[in-house]
Amino acid sequence: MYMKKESARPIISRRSRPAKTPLSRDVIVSSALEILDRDGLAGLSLRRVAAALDTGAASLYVYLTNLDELHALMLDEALATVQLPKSRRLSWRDRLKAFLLSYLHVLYNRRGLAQLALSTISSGPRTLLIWERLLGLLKEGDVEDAKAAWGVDLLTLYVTAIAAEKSNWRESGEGPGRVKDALLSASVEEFPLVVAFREALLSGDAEARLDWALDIIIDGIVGGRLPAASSAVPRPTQRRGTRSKP
Amino acid sequence: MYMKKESARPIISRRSRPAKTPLSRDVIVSSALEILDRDGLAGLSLRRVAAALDTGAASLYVYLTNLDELHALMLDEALATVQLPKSRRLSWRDRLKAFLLSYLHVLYNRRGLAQLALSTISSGPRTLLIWERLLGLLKEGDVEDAKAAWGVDLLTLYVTAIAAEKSNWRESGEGPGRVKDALLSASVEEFPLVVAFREALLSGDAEARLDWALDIIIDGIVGGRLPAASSAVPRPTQRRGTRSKP
DNA sequence: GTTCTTGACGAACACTGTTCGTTATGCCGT
DNA sequence: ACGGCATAACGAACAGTGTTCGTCAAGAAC
Repeated sequence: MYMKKESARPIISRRSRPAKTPLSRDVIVSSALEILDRDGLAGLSLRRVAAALDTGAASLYVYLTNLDELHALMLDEALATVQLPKSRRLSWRDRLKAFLLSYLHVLYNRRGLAQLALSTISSGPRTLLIWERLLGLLKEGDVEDAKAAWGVDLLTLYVTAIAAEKSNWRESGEGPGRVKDALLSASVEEFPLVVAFREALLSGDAEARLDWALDIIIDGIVGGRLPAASSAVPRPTQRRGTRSKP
Repeated sequence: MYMKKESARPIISRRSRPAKTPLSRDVIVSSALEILDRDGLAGLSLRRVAAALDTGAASLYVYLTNLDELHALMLDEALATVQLPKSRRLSWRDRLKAFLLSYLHVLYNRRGLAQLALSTISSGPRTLLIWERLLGLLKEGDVEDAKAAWGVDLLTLYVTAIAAEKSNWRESGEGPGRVKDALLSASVEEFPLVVAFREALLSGDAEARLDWALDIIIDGIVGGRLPAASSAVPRPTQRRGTRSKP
């Protein structure tokens, strides 16, 4: 039995009797993820989730505060399927990369989940478990605590972003066509380096790029400097803190 | 005079006479950016842009294919204000970091632009100019071509993602409160490392984290391995290519 | 049996992107 | 100068959205 935030009293569905599926947060989230898989983020709406559960959109508000909360619950639920390889024969680093690859697969393979992840603040138990595992792997690699903490932030943000980017290409139906066109038609007078680097810019598949980038980042986390408590770089006016921030 | 894609014939506004501002892509994009600044991405719509220009939403379709195209034009236009420090007294690396910081400021300081950037495929002239400048800086640092090319992808993706993340916190009105709450209430039985790393996970402001992460990534680009043309890591089923992919 | 609480959900509100069809304006040819 | 044509402008329509309001009915408590 789940309790909606700031509601001290448990919610009991009046559908405990047969015929209609009893409503609950779990049922709503599961149904929403099914719709996401089928129709992508553009096809996900409270009305469609309600219709799938044979109810009205307003009924969902008994269990959810709003659409943002549904998104957060969906993301956390989906992260349950991220897999950590169990084999101890792999190095900590290879297991870390495999874990991050699994994380990317979960985000990428469910239509729209990666985009949802980039606009959703998730802090549920499965998200915490992702952080726990990442910290464990970095600890196993003898990474200093401060670097591990900020490294987790960097790694998860990067993997989420690249999953979303790839998803955007897929959803657009033209892959990198538009960028390719821009590069191929770029003026050598205006963009000499872009034209000179054209082949390199277009080379490699997404997997190769990810693998390389993760090596770059992990190497940096392992061998780079410790985070400073503060920095002298000029800063924009905003609050501290970032999403998925462990 | 701008020509809409696949339209060989120039569009001439019937508003060339006084009283109403003549419509054009540039005018539409400028107006849209003003609305974005004021109301954020949730407050941006074709109807509101049309209303600001004293016309109907349907009129905009003479100049734009759809909302996605408006987003792409807005992003490209906004990138015009990204600044490269001119001083040659700074090292290539410091100028690179300052340039990336300017890029982040542009995305972060306009409400919703960072989120828009993450869901928009931009390949306009100003985007190409960003790539040109980044490649120039990396070349000045004697970074091999292949690493420079893929490094530009990594750097722009990461900076866009962190700008969006910070924007999400700002728009939510509670900053990292939700993540903080999750960390502070995490069970030590379930998440021993998360609890142990709690202080490190919450430490540092956004600027310090960005500065550290950029050092990690730039160090990696400079000293890391060359990209491989292909990789043995298991790959998900998707096309090659990523957004903002030079 | 009556009263009270509250889950369920339709209606309403205010909005969205996009297409269709019509009108009026400006350009071009005669 | 006039008529014809192309098309910019834009309202109407369509199909949809998130969220709140108000009502009803079922179940619990007394």
